[in-house]
Amino acid sequence: MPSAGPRSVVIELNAVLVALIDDQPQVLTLEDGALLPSGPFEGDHPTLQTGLRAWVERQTHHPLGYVEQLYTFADRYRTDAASGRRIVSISYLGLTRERSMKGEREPGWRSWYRYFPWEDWRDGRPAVVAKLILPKLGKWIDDARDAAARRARRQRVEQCFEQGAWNDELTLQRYELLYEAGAVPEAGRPRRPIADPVPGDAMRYDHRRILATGLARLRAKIKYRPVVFELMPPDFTLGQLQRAVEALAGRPLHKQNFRRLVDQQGLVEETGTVAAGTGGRPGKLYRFRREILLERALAGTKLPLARAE
Amino acid sequence: MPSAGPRSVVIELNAVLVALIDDQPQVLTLEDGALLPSGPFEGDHPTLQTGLRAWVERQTHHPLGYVEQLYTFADRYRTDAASGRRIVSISYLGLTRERSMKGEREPGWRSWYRYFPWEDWRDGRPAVVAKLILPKLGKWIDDARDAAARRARRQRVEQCFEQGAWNDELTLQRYELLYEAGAVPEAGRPRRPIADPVPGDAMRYDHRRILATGLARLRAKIKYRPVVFELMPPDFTLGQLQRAVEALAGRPLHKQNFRRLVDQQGLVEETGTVAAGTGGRPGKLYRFRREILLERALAGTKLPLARAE
DNA sequence: ACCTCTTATGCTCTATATGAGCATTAATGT
DNA sequence: ACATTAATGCTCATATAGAGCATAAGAGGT
Repeated sequence: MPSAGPRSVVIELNAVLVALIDDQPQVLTLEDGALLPSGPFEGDHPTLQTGLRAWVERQTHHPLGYVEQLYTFADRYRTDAASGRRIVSISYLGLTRERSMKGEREPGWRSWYRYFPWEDWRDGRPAVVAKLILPKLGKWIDDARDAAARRARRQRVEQCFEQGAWNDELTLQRYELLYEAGAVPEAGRPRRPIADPVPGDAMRYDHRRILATGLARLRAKIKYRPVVFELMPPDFTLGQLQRAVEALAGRPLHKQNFRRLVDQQGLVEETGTVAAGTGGRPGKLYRFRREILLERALAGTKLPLARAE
Repeated sequence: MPSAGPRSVVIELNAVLVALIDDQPQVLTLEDGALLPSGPFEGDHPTLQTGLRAWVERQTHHPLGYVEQLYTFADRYRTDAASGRRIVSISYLGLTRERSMKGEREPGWRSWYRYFPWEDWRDGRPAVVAKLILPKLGKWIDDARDAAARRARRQRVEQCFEQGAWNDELTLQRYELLYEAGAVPEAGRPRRPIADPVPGDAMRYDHRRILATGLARLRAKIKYRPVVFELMPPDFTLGQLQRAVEALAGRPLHKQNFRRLVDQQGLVEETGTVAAGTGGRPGKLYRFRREILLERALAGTKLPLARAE
């Protein structure tokens, strides 16, 4: 296909490992939060998935509930500093059950909202949006070269951040928008340094972008596949479950409707016991009905189908 | 992350290029249909996408409307015959506009239903399902080692092929099921040869699997993003559009509802002219409203949201 | 000119899903 | 007991999806 001869390339793996700890979506990091766990491609496993799974379980001593390939990044600016060889990075999303040793924080786990403060709308629109992000993007809009570009930029900003129709799945688009507007730094990319970045922790290389990819993927996924349960303890109340979904989606849900949904889908079954005192009426405990993973395949359709004959 | 040292790896690119020709979804192949277009990783383009795009446009002399990364395959059995080096293959899905030089068939374009005859339900359930596939899978179910395994297999077969609830997006799952059941051959994988495979052309290496991945992705995609238009000529009738979607989804659609959907979404606008005589009342011509690509971002949500405040 | 065929279009109806809100009930812990 | 905090049970309005009936408008043959 392309004509150039093969050239030396380094393959690395990156993992976005997610767990829920105290109603916060946490992601495993290294180097004081600056890196995602990553390492060279391992040739000894039959598949990348099993290699990744083995590695993670060795590190965290917890089984990986769910693994999914995210994306393969191979842009030119991704080159190894030492050898100058191009880096191709294959990234994965992994879900693991929380452990919550109550206080004994696992080192390395960070709330992903530290990296993306503007993504947490659980208590309404975060202040940072109106106070810092929108002004900055407003300026970026004005800086467009002509009226048409200005219009396009405005439309993009509105889509990404508008109050009325906040779309939680646009995490990556928002990050990319902020990046283009020069509002977040990203090492290793051909950009001048940023004077006053929008709040939120940065990461080295493009790891923050990979994280945004994982976040977006997970937010989309929970809406049509029961993956939340991979993050839950075996038994849980519907309240806990709701808070888990809210933590991931970054927005509040309607309690009654949430229950109705879970119920109708037959996702859970009662264990027969109730939760310990969490202050208030204790909820019934439920467990995930693993059978439904078999029963119902993927969902899906938005097409006006004709009769099945 | 993994411990083994870096090892020599070959990276290759694979492309699933789709076009619609005469109401058939066609895919570009090489070697008499046995291979997907592929080649070594090219280091000279800033991103993989641009590299791929340039290559395709050079080959087909047609612009690539839409490109999306599919998946990165890196299983152990994928090794280069000559060097023994492991092959990592990054695959892409690309959509290009049909050209339909009326008769002068472009070489290399094949209907994807040649590879997956059981996926075309436009005229009801294909005979091959009841006649060959289900019996074969029935035998596979019976061959399970114990009752539990038998039950699991049965459930899987039902999900994949059941008449009532045919899910067109499960293309890849179906292919994998047939593969596991020993009903389709796949070179390069650790499997004994198949005696009497189910009808459908095979491909070399795992290219047929990559194709199935592309098909599944595209079928899922058309339901929430207006990508069909990348396959259509500039002007088209709603009838043509419907046939295009049907070709991709592999199932018949309800005509009136299809129109209602297209209309409500504001996807198209009339050109003011009508189609030439195709036998029957000529339909109005429409064109895709490119603006909506900007207007509406991705769709999406299945969560019981609380008020937006 | 007339008749038959093939599409294109307009509308209606029903079941279900989704977003919201009101009203109760049941433990906790002080 | 009583205020508090959750958990539950229901009802309503609107939007959407799956189906089907009826009509309109050219094409093509007789």
